[in-house]
Amino acid sequence: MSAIPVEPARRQRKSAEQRTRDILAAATLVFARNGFRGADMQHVADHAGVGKGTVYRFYPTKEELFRAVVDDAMQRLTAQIETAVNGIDDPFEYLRISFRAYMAFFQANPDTIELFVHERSEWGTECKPSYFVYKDSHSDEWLAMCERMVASGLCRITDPILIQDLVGNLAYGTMLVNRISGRNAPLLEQADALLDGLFRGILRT
Amino acid sequence: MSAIPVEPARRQRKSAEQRTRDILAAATLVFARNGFRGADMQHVADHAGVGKGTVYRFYPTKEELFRAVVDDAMQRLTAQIETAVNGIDDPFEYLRISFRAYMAFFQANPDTIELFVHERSEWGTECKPSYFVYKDSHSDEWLAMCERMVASGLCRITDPILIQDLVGNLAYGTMLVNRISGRNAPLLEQADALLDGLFRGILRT
Amino acid sequence: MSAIPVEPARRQRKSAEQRTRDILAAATLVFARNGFRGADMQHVADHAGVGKGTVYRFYPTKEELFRAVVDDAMQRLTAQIETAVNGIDDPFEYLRISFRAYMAFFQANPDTIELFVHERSEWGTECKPSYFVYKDSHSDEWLAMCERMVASGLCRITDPILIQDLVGNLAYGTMLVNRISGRNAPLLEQADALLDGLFRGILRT
Amino acid sequence: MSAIPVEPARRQRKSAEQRTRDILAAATLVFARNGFRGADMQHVADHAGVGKGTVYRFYPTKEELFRAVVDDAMQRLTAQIETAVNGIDDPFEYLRISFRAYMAFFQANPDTIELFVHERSEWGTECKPSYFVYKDSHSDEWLAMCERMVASGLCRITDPILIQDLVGNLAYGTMLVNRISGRNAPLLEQADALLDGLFRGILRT
DNA sequence: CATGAATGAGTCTTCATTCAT
DNA sequence: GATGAATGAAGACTCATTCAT
Repeated sequence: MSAIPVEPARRQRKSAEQRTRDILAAATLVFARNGFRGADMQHVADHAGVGKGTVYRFYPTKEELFRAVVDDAMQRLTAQIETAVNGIDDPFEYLRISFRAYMAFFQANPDTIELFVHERSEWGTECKPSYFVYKDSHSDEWLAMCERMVASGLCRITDPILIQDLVGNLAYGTMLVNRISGRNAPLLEQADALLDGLFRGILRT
Repeated sequence: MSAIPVEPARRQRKSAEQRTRDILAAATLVFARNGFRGADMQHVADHAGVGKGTVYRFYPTKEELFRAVVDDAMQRLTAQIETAVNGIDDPFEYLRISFRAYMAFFQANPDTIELFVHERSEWGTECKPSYFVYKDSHSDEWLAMCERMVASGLCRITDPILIQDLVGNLAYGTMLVNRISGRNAPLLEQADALLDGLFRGILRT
Repeated sequence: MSAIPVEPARRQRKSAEQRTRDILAAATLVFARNGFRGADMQHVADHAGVGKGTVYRFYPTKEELFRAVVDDAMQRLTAQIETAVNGIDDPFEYLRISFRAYMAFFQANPDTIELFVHERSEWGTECKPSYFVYKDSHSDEWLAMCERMVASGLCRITDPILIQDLVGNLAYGTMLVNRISGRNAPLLEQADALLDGLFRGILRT
Repeated sequence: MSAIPVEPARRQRKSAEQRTRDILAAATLVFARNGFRGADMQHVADHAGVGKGTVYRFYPTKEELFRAVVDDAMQRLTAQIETAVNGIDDPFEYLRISFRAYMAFFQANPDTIELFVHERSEWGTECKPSYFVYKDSHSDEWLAMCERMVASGLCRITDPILIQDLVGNLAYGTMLVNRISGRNAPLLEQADALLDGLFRGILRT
């Protein structure tokens, strides 16, 4: 019944890229689960399989680590959507595919949603959450797409901003409701139905 | 030659209800601003104009105080919506009025939105946030309303659940986007336009 | 052989003055022994017989506590010298008594010397050590005393500043050498001999 | 199409003596500025232009490095004084020249003073500071010099130990006061005046 | 040998909660 | 009951030292 001395996990030397990936992945997990305040840097280090000092060598404060985690998530979201819509010209098709890619991303990366919530919770109105920073930075191209939809003459709604808001708010609301309400509905099918519902309207004309 | 004793903020004699209200109001403010973890019980006591011990007599832990704050907000939201729709029979009208009352509440009580975010941030998937507990508890009556809309024969969409989701997600998304993105648009007018857009659809038939 | 549960030292409530005294005394001890960096706030709390939080309630940072400790020592030094010279008019007598009181203080409070060393060690040239701040603030009255000595016509040295420097540097050097070199000579007797030596000169005329 | 490899600060090939000198010089600077605790071994390595591991090959611990730095300074002080008094026989002249060399050294090497302060601050009464170790080791020859002064019959003071103390304490005090009080007076001229003052006494006989 | 990436023990500070008055 | 002084557990961050390359 004597304690087995834990072999102190011989010191590893890995590439900076690998370390970055390990730490970012660990931090994403820990921050998503526990929030910014609730996360313990020691847990991040443990999950990443490194010492605490190593985490601090890459990200000098907890806050910078958190920001890096959120940025990383935003970049993956952006990349996934851009890959999906690559080469699509028709604005309606563009919108539908984006909407699906958006939902698919959050379906596959629910941690990201948690991060957004934590970010907002921690910094409140002091700084605009990354999600909205990104959204605003892409606002022009989205609006252009909406304008092309209106110009096609196929829309009953002629205010492109209203279209943008409808789609944007519905997407955001759907993504959150699905995650937070705990209903693990198949987001993709739902996405199509919701977007379709939005486009064709609830009321018979 | 006796010194005039400084009046030591004479121990207040207030009713328990008044104390409860004071503490709840103070806590709402402090929790909304700083989140659950970030809130300092001392600040709550200071804002409420009572000693810290008194706060603990009414709410034995920080967590219970937070829950009470959120419950209180949910009750006010519920009451406001119920008052608004009182006596309305037509389901379309009912929906429109609810939607407006919902937006009006959050417009007037943005702190409530912050509380919802903080609640989710702190407890994650461990417990369903109050907003969704309430929503689920009212799901039946909302669904019934959607069914009546479908039954009216006026809807293109015949799945009442889809209607419920569309409206619910759009409402939730709009409420959050308006608050978080920092656009302080007149929520009420926007509410009408959005709901109208949803009902009549984006596309010309 | 079962462990005796340590009675957790029932919570005390003392006057703020008493607490201040306890904490200051404990901090003087711990800082003198271990220096600023080397001192552990937990030790200070332990020595003062209070919780760590209590120390922080009185002195919000380690640095402020250290400054308070040094200030306290300077005030005691100042008070002791002023008491000793109270009512003395003759400048030579004034000087001799001050010199003795100065030595007596450091003899009785060697911790103070350590504090001075630590203060200088920690803050280097960033801020003038308290000892010299005090010294400068009293420079005028000391100089006046030296001028009166010169004016008496009894001095070979006619530059009052030189007299001031001689006495000041000798006092400072003697105080430190006695402490640091570890010679625990009877400082008082030595003080008289040294001052006498300085006044009457080493060389026969 | 091959990239030009960045020359990675080619591993230096220097003699051990050169490395020692570099490291010692760097450490003197860093320790003087920041104290023992405050000094960062990384900074020492950076200033010396070597890797941290190399510093540790020459001096296996921070403490040993510090001791080496102080020893080095003491040796330079000793050497400078000995060079200055070389060949001087007259004890009064010997004393005057030593006093000047002493002051000149600290004038030119104020870092040394800081090191003494830091050494005392860090080790307190645990070990006698190098300055006093040196002083004690030379005590005999200094005392002999004082005895020769007494024997010359020119001194009013007949206790050679008292003379030794007077000069020693005044020298030490003057050196420190000049450095610490921040007065950057020309130490050399002051040295002459002070020593002269000490020898001829303040009082007219 | 030289390097610097990796480690983790050590400390200041905060704040929820308790309890003497 | 009401108060706020007292407590101590918890956690971010630093840096001397080690050791894989």
